Amino acid sequence: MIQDARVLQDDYLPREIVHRHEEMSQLATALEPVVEGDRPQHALLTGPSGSGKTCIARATLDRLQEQVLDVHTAHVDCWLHPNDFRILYKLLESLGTTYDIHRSTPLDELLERLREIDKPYLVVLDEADQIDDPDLLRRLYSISGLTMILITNHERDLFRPLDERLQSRLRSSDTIEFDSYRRDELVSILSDRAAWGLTDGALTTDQRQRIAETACGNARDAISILRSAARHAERKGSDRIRDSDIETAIPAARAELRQKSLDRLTTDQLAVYDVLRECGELMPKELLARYEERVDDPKSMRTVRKYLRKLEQYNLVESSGHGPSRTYSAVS
DNA sequence: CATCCACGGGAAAAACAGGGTC
DNA sequence: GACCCTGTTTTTCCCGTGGATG
Repeated sequence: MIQDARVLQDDYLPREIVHRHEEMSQLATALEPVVEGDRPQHALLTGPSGSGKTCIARATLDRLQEQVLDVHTAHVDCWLHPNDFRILYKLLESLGTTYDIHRSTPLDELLERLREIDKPYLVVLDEADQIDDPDLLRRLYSISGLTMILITNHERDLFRPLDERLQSRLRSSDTIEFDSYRRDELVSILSDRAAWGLTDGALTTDQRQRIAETACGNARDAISILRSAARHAERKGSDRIRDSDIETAIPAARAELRQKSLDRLTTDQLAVYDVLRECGELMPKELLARYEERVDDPKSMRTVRKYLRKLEQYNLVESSGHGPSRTYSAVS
């Protein structure tokens, strides 16, 4: 039933981008000067997750590279590589100049090497608000051949840690705002993927509607649900997706997402999360006490607070209230 | 208004990683 | 392989801020 599994993957980039022509041409215009060999404006892409930011950035750079030979591009997911070294390493890696770089190479040298490149360099920093050290943005900003395309869910998360000067400079870059996909847009995206990747008639119109409705405007979620349902149906040897496959896929897709976050936690962080999962809502003091009896060599309160902040970012834990009446609970 | 907590920034210390050397 | 060296990452400690509560 699955004819081409690639089109159901997260990172699949369709040849033809639908529903985001406006945003794509805005970005293309912002980057246009590179065709003439000039330095383009930096760009800022904001909007909720699954609204097509990453997709548009990648597609635009692909097009540009077809037109212009003398340009380097790179795409770094700052969620996966949050620290300076890894980001810079990734950038140099896509230039193919990492041959003699090791962990003890000073950051300044990495930056220096970026400065030396002769062609324009277009850099997509995906999930840019996840970058640990905001100073990195300032340093990248100061490299004249380098143009940043910053992607973030919320502009304020990105700007909050930056100093005034850099904030105002970045605000002057081209900002492109993305909205969540509308229901009918998601339906048409799902239809395309089904047409490319599945046999005819494997996914009914009602099923498309159902997935689109559940995904709440998030294309990534919609495609994960489709992927999971298709796999499920195929495992059973069915020649089309049944409604029950979709109902199974909806929680499965969420679980998959959560598992990805969970895999990246340390044992102590996981212990904190487990305590909250088992005990439900807890006050900080109580949470700490239970965590401490759970592990052999507990970390300090301050460290646990850092963990909690991280868990909140991963959307595994949520908190409510302020001051003494604060409570934490695991996201169901 | 005083007090109690919790929060989170920053600095310093400790643990860690990975290359180079013998 | 044992060891040092360097820079990174994690953890801890200290402390000011500020909301909630009596």
